[in-house]
Amino acid sequence: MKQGRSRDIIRAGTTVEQMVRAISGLIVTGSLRPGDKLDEGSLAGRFEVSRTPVREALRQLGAMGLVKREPNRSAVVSTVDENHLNSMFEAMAELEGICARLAALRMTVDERRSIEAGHRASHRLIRDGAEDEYAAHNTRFHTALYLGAHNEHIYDLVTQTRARLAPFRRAQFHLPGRLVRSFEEHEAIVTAILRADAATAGNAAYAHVATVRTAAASVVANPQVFADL
Amino acid sequence: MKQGRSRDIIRAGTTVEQMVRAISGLIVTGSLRPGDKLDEGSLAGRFEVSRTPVREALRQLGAMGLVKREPNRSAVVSTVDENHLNSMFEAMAELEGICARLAALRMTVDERRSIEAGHRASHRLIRDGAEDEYAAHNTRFHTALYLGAHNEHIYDLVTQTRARLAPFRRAQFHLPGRLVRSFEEHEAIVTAILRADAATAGNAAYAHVATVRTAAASVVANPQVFADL
DNA sequence: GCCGCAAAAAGTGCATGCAGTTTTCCGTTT
DNA sequence: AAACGGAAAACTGCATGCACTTTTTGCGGC
Repeated sequence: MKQGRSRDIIRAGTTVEQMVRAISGLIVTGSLRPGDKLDEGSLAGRFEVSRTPVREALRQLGAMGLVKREPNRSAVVSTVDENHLNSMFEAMAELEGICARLAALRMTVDERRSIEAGHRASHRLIRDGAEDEYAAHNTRFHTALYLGAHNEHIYDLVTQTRARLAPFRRAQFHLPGRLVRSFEEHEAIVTAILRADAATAGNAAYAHVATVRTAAASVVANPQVFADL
Repeated sequence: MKQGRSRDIIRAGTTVEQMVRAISGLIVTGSLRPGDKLDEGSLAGRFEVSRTPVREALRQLGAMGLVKREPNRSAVVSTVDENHLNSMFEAMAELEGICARLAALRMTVDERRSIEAGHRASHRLIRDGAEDEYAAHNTRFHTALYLGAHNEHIYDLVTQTRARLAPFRRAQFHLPGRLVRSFEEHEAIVTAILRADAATAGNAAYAHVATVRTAAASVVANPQVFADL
């Protein structure tokens, strides 16, 4: 394989996989913004591969919903209108609620210990106002929640939804009071889970997303609000 | 486009789209069964196209979860172990519950009228024991439910889940009493929706899937039980 | 007979080329 | 100056070819 020179960076898997990672990386980090055109030739040149793996990557990203493809025209980073954005938030809230509910019932002792420890540790980040670190913690927290539901398929669905919201949730936590609020909401979820109180955990998680969603609604035009998923 | 001869059948869209439809058709209808290898060359020959569009189609089907791909080896129709199957059923139940709940709140007058009319009409199919026709009705019924939730993203998720279950729900409704049971459960859902009773509708839809799931559990080894989704 | 193992066969991964389509650019007309 | 039209440029869609990997095959050793 790899006839010409190789762009070893990100070394792992096939060229197509690298392209999928690379391109979705550009999208998720915001280097490419919704609506931007994805020209196969340019991408191929940029990563020093032929158009073939780029095409396959775009096809896959299309199936995942990150980009939109139409016959004979360039792929485009998916845009979402307000309606669709709302529908994704609503779906996210439902899914998070389900995960929290199931997690409250199914998490192992280790998992409970782990999510609690992580949550406690994040308190320090709040006080220090370490936004970036808190964002990283936040990602881990929610991932733990999704895994805690012990349902492979739901994990896939929620992860996928999360990925599609990713382009829209850059640069947050900068809103005043956001961190503290987030921590408190996490607290409610964790407490309920530790108590194995499924209903409360589910409602708290639903409300957690709903909070963000409400905030988002007030910033409709410039949808850059929601990191806290 | 299309340099050589053309396989016009299914005429529509690009060659890749045709391949996606064709291959997923083979999977959903059972011509290809879970675990079967999908050889690019053979498929290309069979449909008289080059390997390129076949590869892209397989890539897309992989992203959709219908087939599994690993580097340097043939794509394979996705198998699901018992765990994963259960997780998909559980997810389906949750999603159907959500859809029914939202549909009870959001369906337009026309939508309510339409789903009720369809349901009423299906009564005749029960009496006649028209299994195939009832299966078709059943698909429409559930689709109407999903659309009635008026949430684009949830529609995507549930449709996708449904597609992944498709290979496993061939040839059902043949179980004795299945049709009647299904009809009764639909009835409960419809009634609640017409009353705009969200909680009841949600529970009924959840239970509807749970019923099928239970039936499935008793047939673990040969997972050919669940048409009623 | 069966295990190992090397060579052949089959199959995937990617690059390249060309046909067809869309987009861009520019001169012409109104 | 804006609107139109058409040719050139840019780009997508697919076929084909070759390198590399996996699978199969066939044969000698045990």
